Amino acid sequence: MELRYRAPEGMNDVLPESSPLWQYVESRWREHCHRYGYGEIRTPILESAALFERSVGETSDIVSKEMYVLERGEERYALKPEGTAPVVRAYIEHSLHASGGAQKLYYITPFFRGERPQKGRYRQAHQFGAEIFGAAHPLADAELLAMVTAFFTALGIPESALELRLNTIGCPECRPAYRDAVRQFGQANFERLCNNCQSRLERNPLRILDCKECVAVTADAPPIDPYLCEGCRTHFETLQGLLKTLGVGYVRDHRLVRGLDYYTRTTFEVVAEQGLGSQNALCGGGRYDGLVEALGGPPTPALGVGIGVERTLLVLHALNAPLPQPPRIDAFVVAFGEAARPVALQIAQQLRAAGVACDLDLEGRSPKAQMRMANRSGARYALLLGDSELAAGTATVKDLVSHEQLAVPQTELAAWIHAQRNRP
RNA sequence: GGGAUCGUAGCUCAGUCGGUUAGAGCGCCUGACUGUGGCUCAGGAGGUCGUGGGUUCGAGUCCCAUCGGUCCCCCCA
Repeated sequence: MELRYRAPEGMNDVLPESSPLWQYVESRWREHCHRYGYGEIRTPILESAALFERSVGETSDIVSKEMYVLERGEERYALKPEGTAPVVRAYIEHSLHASGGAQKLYYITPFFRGERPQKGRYRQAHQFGAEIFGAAHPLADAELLAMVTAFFTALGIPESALELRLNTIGCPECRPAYRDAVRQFGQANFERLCNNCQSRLERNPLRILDCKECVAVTADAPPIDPYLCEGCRTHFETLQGLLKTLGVGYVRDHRLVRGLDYYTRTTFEVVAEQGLGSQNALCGGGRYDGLVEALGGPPTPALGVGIGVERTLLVLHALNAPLPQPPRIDAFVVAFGEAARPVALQIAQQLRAAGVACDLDLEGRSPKAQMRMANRSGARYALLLGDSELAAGTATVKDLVSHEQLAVPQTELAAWIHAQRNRP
C-alpha cells in the first residue's frame, strides 16, 4: 500500500504493544534515580543552537553535521542532540548551585541527530540521563558507575553480558602534554593512519585512539598515565579503589576518549556483548569539570551519564531478559440486546470510578462478537447483561477461565471483583 | 555523506523459463449456536505486486530511475 504520510526517516512510533516495555524500563530508571537521591529535571526539547555549539564542540560531528536546526526570526534553535548541555544550562539559569551541596539531576529525554539510521541508531532516540553537579571527589564517579551497573542488573542483564570500560583523559592542565605526545606519535606513523585520522591529527589528535581502522597502528601509542598531573592521577586511582570496594567490575580502556569536547578526567562506557550489532555502546559518560563555567556558571565540577533507551531494549530482547506482562483489564461488560447497552455503559463507568479496569463494545456488535472481544481483552470476567439481569438488577459474572457463572447485584460488582483480586 | 541488500494482503511469506482471473498460513469479519468466548467446521472481506518509466504480443517476474525499510562505514546513545 502506498502511504501518503509516514514517520520521518529514523524516527519510530511506539505502539501499545511495546509501550509497556518502555514504561517498565522507565520506571526502573526512575526507581533507581530516586534511590540514589536524584531529582527529575525536564528541559525543553529545543535549545539555542549556540548552547550545543559551545558545549558539544563546533568541530564535533554532532554539531557540524547532525543537528536539526530551526530558525524563527533572529533565533536559531536546535532540537537537543544530547542531554547534558540543556541540564547544565538549566542548572546555571536557576542558580541550583545556591541550594547548597551537590545537585543530582536525572531525566528521560528524546534527542535528535540527523544520521543515517541503523541497528541501535535512530534520528530520534531516547536517553536516560543522570548528572551530578558540585562533587569533585571520586566518590561521585564511583557512585554514578555503581548506579548504572545496578540499573542494568535490575533489568535482568547479567554482568557477563556487559563490559564497563573506564579511562581518564586528564584535565586542561595535563592533557595538552599528552595530546602533544599522541600527535607526535601520529606524525611518526602518519603514512599508516587512515585519511580521516591524518586530518584530525591537527585538530583533535586524541580521536585517533578510538578509530577502529587504525587500531593496529595506535596499539603502540603512549598511554596517558605518565602524563597525568597529581590531581588527575590521584582522582583516577581513588576511583579505581572505590570501584573495587563496591565490587563494580571494569576494564581499563586506554582508547576511550570521547567525542564530545567537554569531558575531563573520567570517561566510561558500557558495551554489550550481543544484541546491538556494531553500535554496541549501551551508555556513555564521564566527568566535565569545566563545562558549567564555560557556559557562564560558577566553576563547578560535574559528571554524568547517558543511557540509550532503544539500545537497552534491544539488549533485553537479545538476552531474553524477563519482561513485564502487558496490563490486562479486569472485566469486560457484555450487553445482550439493545436495552442493555446503556446499562452496560453505566456499569462500566461505575466500575471504573471504583478502580476496576474494564471495557465494553462501542460498536453495537452482536453478543457473540462481544464475547470474542471479552476473550481477547484478557479480562478474567465477562459481565453479562440481558433482559433477565436488567429485571433482577444483577449481572451474570462469567469467569472466562473456569467458565463458572453466577449472579451478582449490579451495585456490588466492583466490590466483588476487588474481593476476587485479593484472593490467591 | 558513502556502501550493501530487500520492497507481493494487517503480519510472515510462496509465486517455476516472462504467459489465463496473483496464492498460502496467521490475523480480521460472518455463520453453524433467536442471550455466551477459546476448539472445530463453513463462508467472506482485504492487493493498481513501493512508485514512475522502458523492453515485449504479454511484466509481480527483465532494464532504468525514484521513494522507503533493514544493515554496514563514519560517528555515537
